[in-house]
Amino acid sequence: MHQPGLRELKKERTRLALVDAGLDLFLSQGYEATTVDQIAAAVDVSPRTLFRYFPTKEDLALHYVFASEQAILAALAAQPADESPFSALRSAYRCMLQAVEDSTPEEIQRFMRTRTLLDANPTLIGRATARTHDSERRMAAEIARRVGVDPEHDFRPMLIVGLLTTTVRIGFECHPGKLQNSKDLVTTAEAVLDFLERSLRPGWDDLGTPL
Amino acid sequence: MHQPGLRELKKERTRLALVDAGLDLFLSQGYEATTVDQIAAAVDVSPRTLFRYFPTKEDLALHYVFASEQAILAALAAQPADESPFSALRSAYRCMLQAVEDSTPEEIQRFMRTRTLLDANPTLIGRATARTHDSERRMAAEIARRVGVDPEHDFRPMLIVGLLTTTVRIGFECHPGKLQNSKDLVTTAEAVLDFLERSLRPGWDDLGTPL
DNA sequence: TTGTGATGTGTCAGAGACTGACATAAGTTG
DNA sequence: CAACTTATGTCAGTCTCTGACACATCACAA
Repeated sequence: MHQPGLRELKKERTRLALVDAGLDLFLSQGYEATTVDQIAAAVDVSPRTLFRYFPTKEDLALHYVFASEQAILAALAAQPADESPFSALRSAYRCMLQAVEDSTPEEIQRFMRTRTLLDANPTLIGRATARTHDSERRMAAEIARRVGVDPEHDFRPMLIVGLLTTTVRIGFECHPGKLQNSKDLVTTAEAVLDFLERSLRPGWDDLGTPL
Repeated sequence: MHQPGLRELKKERTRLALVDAGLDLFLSQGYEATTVDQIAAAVDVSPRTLFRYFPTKEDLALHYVFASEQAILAALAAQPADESPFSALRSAYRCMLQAVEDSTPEEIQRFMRTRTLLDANPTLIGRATARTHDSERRMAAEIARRVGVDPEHDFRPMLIVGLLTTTVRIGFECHPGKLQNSKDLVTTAEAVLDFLERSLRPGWDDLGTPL
């Protein structure tokens, strides 16, 4: 393996400090109104260094969104091979949300603050979904691998993934009441996913027939 | 009404010239590699003026994407009230595509070149879907109005719209062979939509029961 | 036709997000 | 401690986009 080492510890600390400072400023002054210079100054780091940690201001703001997607991807790969594409994906989502709940209060806090930020900035939601595109492709590739189809010529893996991620996104966006703890988030997401599942024909995601 | 007037004619001409010059440069040098100054210079217009026509470089590139969305929105409003949400949306999409086919060869050309640009720049697809978010909300509002539910507290209109637009997007992105004429585009989009329709339970989009 | 107001355009200065190049500082390894 | 690797700061510069102002162009009515 690879020992953490003082260097990597410091790096991880600054990365977290940058995210925290970013979320602080974004939530208090607004996303557009805060400059990267402000964030860098809050962490006593040069702006150039900030850009070595995060390629763009967006990446800093959406750090936890991307981390969640990585978690889903990992969880998907860990699902038993005999599960159908849709239920494997759904299990992967549940794993990710469970992982959030099981982490430290600080991490949950960061996750929720990111969601609050997204709620206040609809354009950021769009940017997030734009970046999600890449993860979706990877998920579709994994699905395609599982069922043994070619993801380049068969649109169905991509469609299955797209339908699910869209549903989850809408579940996250829509909160009937004001949400503050992570439980509410999971509850509404599950409700929307249930609706989707009820709307689909049993076996719709069985890709046995070659299209 | 409002007579076109010399002024508006000129404006429309510059707007088209800017889009054409933009597509030319984007497709030959790449999207990132072309600067707004180049586009403005190609049309003999100051960069400042370009930004008065299009708020961002992105808006210029995706002009026809946004125009299509406007068309879909208009077509949706024109659908008979007794059609179910999903089939009304699907009809609206068909109307839009039909309108493209019925327009002048130059317009079809621009539409297809925009698609080629999107195929070559996956990040632009993301940006386009990000902007689509607004149209989706409007479509959902229209669906909600038709069936008489509150779009703020009922996620189902948004979900129906989201599922359909996601499907169409994936249909557009995936072309088994190389596509060059607009017919191929419509064909694959229809195929993906057919798959979606077959996967869904009849009456799934009947929002009679109050959630 | 000419004057008057509205509207489009060019120029300029500047903010803000990023990038490459280089020197310096710090951690790592033997 | 020395040599190597890697992180950071500084600087100059590009590109997108904005506000302010002056000037040109078009519309409309007397």
